[in-house]
Amino acid sequence: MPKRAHATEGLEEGKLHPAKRLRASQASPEAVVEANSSQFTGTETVTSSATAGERPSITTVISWNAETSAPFLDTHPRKLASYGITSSATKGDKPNVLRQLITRHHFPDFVCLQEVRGRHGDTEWIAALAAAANGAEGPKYKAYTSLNRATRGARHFGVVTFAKDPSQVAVAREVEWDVEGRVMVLEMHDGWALINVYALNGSEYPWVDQSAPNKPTGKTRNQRKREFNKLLLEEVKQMQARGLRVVLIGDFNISLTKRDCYPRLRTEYPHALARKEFNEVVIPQAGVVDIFREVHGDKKGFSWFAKGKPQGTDCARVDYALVDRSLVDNVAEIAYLEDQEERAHSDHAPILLKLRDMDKIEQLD
DNA sequence: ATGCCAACTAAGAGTTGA
Repeated sequence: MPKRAHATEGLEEGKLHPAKRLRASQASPEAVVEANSSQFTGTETVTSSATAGERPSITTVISWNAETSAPFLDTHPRKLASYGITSSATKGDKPNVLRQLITRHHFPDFVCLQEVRGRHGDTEWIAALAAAANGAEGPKYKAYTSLNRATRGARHFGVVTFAKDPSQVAVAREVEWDVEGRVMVLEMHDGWALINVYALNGSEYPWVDQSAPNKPTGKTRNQRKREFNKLLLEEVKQMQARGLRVVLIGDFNISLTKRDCYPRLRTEYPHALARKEFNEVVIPQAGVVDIFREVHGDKKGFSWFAKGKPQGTDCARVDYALVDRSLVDNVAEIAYLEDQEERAHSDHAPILLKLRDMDKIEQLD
């Protein structure tokens, strides 16, 4: 049975609506201004190829494995009422680090979070999460959540994609093959799709299918991890067959090559096999590119930093953007926001991705 | 290089996370 995301009312599935296409340059004037400023990123901005007098429209995406959303919301009902769900710039005397991230980066068009750790039925919690991106000033984001369907146990996994301009979104949906809250798909009127992913962290513990929690699957989480990646590949192929260009972003829990790890790549069999399949099957068959490597070559870049250790002594690049080959020339910037301030409480650094002219991509259909 | 740990849920132990 199809599972609908939370904020998808009024959206039709399956078909895009080119007639309703919206120019991103009209929708996001802040993003266009931001294209000329790398003040907060500390990275070089790729020079625009636009001709003089023509300013490229820029779509900015930030992806962050927040590890937990607790620091920017409060799930206790009394606390929710006390600060009011519409005003979450601060939670009590604690700063809202999500709001700070979004503000510091001039209100990106999309914000993808992973490991937000809520359950599908947590109505008040979901309202608090949706409110956490919005303050008194700035745009009001719409939140599209995919959350664990489990009714028992700890709150784990969960992704949310915040959209500054929901009118760009033709379809917001989860996927048929996941009930853990690991994938949020936004299909845009402009012919591309933003896929927010929190892939499995492998282990030899059994994998429990939360759609039938009492029935043993006979699979380990390492096995399900590889199965998840194959299912994601099939999902991508189906979307491409419908004419969509894909941008996958999030935490894939796989380091792709030796240079993506310090001090060393995990070479134990389950990790090595998952990596091999991802590199040799998933990425090539999906026709996507690890855009950080494409743009920056061998440059160091890490997205995960071991807790309790000095930064840089134990780290890996497991979060990345996998961009459709046909969109490589649309990429204006890709960077990891590795500073402690950017990571806040999380052991993961946010990813900053800027795409130009996404309102002008060639329609395949 | 994780799981001896820490955090979480939900009422005791089980699950998760580079």
